[in-house]
Amino acid sequence: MGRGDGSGRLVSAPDADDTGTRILHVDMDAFYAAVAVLDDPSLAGKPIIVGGIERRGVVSSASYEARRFGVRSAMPVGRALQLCPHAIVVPTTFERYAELSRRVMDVFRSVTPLVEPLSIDEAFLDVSGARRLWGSPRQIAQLIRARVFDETGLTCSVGVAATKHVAKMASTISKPDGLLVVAEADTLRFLGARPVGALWGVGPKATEALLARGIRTVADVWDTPRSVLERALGPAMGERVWHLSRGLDTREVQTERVEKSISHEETFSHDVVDTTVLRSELRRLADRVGARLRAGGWEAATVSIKVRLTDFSTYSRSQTLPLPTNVGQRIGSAAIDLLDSVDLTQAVRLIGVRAEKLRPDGTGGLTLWDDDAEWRRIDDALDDARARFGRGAVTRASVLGPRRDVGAVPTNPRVDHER
DNA sequence: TCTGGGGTCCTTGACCGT
DNA sequence: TCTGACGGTCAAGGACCC
Repeated sequence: MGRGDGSGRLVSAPDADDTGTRILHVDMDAFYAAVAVLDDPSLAGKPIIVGGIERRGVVSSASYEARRFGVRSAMPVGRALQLCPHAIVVPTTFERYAELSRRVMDVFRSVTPLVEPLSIDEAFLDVSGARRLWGSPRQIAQLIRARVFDETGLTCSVGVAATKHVAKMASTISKPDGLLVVAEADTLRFLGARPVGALWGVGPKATEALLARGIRTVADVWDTPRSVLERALGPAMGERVWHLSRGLDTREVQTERVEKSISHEETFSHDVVDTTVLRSELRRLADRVGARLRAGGWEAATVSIKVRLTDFSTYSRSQTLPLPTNVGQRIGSAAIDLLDSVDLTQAVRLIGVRAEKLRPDGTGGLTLWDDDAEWRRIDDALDDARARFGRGAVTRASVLGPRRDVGAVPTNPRVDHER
């Protein structure tokens, strides 16, 4: 979802040169807020904040009228209402967003099969194979904008460029309801004038590190040795920024994306001290994670928890399971084990459960696969070690080691005493 | 002002086997 | 047999994105 307020908007002429382009980035304009207006036209032209109306709610999306007052997503709703007191706050309606998202993605796929959804409201399209049927990339972008509006009543912005990165930057700058074409030959001129923070992956911290070295614009990056970028941002990020600043981006549009983790987390309306409540919440979240794993036909090899305390300090703990599972109870037990290793001297503000390193469960998700006998042996070994050394001294991982083949549960478990 | 939820990727350090 | 180098994996935390 675009973050800008529409100021500094840049759009192309209807006959702009699109030589050398083939990638489109399509981004719906203030999607959630636009859906609210679609469903209640009396909201049109008014400052709208979509977000949690409960205590600790934040802004998920805001109309451009609200953005002009400084309202941004992820901002606490209370703060947003201070900036824009006459804004109308509406709750999120995810099913409605999903329905409209499906219709928008269908429009994209009616033009090219090479569609890579990035989130609920944006996607990359490779239109290199669609020219004969629909025209040049610029013409295809115009067609898509018209079709999306006809089909849903919503506006979108489109960036057209030779690479994904430049197309995405172009759509952001063209918002709202715009189209910006960057011909391949104009790529460097387009990039050079942009602030470094406009580069993908350069957030507030990286921007600060670059500004401290006098690097303000993308053109400044060109004059900076790669070694300096790598020292400032780390090797991987430094190399990426060096490439992206020069328009070098070989990533293709990927139609298949496989999730690597599934998580659920919840911020309590009031901070929680009672560990019984925390354990019960972990079990509930683990059940939801397990249900999603089973629905997708996946198993998780690693379980992680996230704990955020009153002062916003955040801790994570994880363990690789002795056997992959998609059973909520297993995930919950592992999560509760992990909670024991967190120093809960403060109350807990947020708690979460994540399942990682997913793999197919071999059943197509139709039946539950879980080796009960093997898990019973593991649990027995764990109970035995805890009886001997105490609950706090023993975790599942310390008994079994980080990885263990099926059937290799030790008769004399190794025990690592917790820090 | 007081900071959601669901993700990905990267860095760093510890540990382990070769 | 001992030791160090090295690579792979795991765990924790941080940054970033939508």
